[in-house]
Amino acid sequence: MNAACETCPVRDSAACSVLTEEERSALAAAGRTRVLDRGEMLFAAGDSHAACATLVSGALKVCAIDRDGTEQILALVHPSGFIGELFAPFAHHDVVALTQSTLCTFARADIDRAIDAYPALARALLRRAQEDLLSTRNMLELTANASAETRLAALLHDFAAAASASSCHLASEFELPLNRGEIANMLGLTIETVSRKMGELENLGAIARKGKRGIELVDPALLLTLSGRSSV
Amino acid sequence: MNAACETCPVRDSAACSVLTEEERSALAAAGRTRVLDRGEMLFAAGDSHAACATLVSGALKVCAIDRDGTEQILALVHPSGFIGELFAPFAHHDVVALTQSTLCTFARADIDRAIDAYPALARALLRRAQEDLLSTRNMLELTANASAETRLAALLHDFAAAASASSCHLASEFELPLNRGEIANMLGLTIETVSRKMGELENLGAIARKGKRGIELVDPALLLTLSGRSSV
DNA sequence: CGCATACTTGACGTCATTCAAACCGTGTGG
DNA sequence: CCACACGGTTTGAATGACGTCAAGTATGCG
Repeated sequence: MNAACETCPVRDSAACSVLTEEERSALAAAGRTRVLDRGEMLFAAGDSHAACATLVSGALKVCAIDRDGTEQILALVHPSGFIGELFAPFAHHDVVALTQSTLCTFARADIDRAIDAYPALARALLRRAQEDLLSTRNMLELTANASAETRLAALLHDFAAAASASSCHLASEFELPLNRGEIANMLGLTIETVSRKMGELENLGAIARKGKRGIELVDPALLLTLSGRSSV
Repeated sequence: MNAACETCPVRDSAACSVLTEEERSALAAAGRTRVLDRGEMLFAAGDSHAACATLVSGALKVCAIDRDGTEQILALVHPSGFIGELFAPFAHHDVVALTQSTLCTFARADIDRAIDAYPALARALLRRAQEDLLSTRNMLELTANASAETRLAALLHDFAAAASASSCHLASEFELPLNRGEIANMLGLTIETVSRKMGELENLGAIARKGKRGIELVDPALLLTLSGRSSV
């Protein structure tokens, strides 16, 4: 079914890129392509038949809903990212599309079989899981101590890095994948505070706002300083 | 060398428990037992030859040091937990013993080989990585929005769960594995705030303090309510 | 044009931090 | 045996950062 593999934009970077051509075809036969519009849900917390998926294009958010009904964004998923809890009996979090997204989805049983059949896949997924763990810990480090300004600077810095093709350089201009409410939500702040701090970062000369979503990096070094991170 | 496997307290719960007897022996031959005293470091952020390890007894903390020299605890490791970044060129965080701890350590190259040789091990490590990811996300959810009281209640609740043998029940009395400074550090609070909220939780009748480190759960249901979590 | 949605800006209140001092258990030396 | 110092902890008062509430400004869509 997925002759799509041949033209897949993430065929060289997704987890399945470690497979041989035949292995990949076999796996592709079990998967199916799915398109989600902004706001559509891949699966919800509590789903027991939650699928697994590789994100081909677009962006997803992973979020928790606490008792009082407020949502908390825990992570973003970018193209070539893998999503899915392989061992939990049910999903712990919601996964929702931030923009129109295309995914390559698999039933969990199929991924399970593939892990056993292709050791390289298990290794690739392990690597991804450890990278996810690392980025979640970075977020944790940020939200635990840092001021609102530092958190926002770090997030903008990350977005600039994600928006750039090369991993070692920042995009000098990019569109925010999130609206103010979602940014606030990710950083554990309020919309108003994000708005104010955005203004302050602009006054400091670190960034310039281009419309509602556009950001230009005026002084990347200053932004890095404000973000409280020493390295890239 | 590790005839110790036979009497290992975590032989049925650690990652290596999925191996056959022969496989386990082969792996054990590559590992060595190590004992750390409180405060001793397994490896530091930046180490390129960082070992991997299964924690046999005791407790570890994973922490980041930000530019201004303050430490931030990102995770705790309990017995049977696995520690080590298999794919990063160098360690991103410090790993330090909280109490005297015994570990079963391996050179990364050996674990690497074992992953390829024993698919079941790769699967077990993947499972652990996903569980670690989940617990880190829970911490993230907590520190992003919750009040000081909620954070502390949740942490105490987690400790009560960890201190109990059965996973579905809470220990009614336990010793905190951390001092006030470390608790504050984990929760992104100050020592003083932790101390105050600890007093308030006692006044509310949720807990009773037994000396500096001892905690008795007077009203577990109340503690759960205060922790803002609906389920276990 | 009118309404809806997203964002910005201001005034005020609250909660955690900061700074400071007291407290307590433990070990050490006179 | 007591005095003392020291680390960990508790408590108090004042400051400040972020949240809340409320109004005002775009931008887009029917």
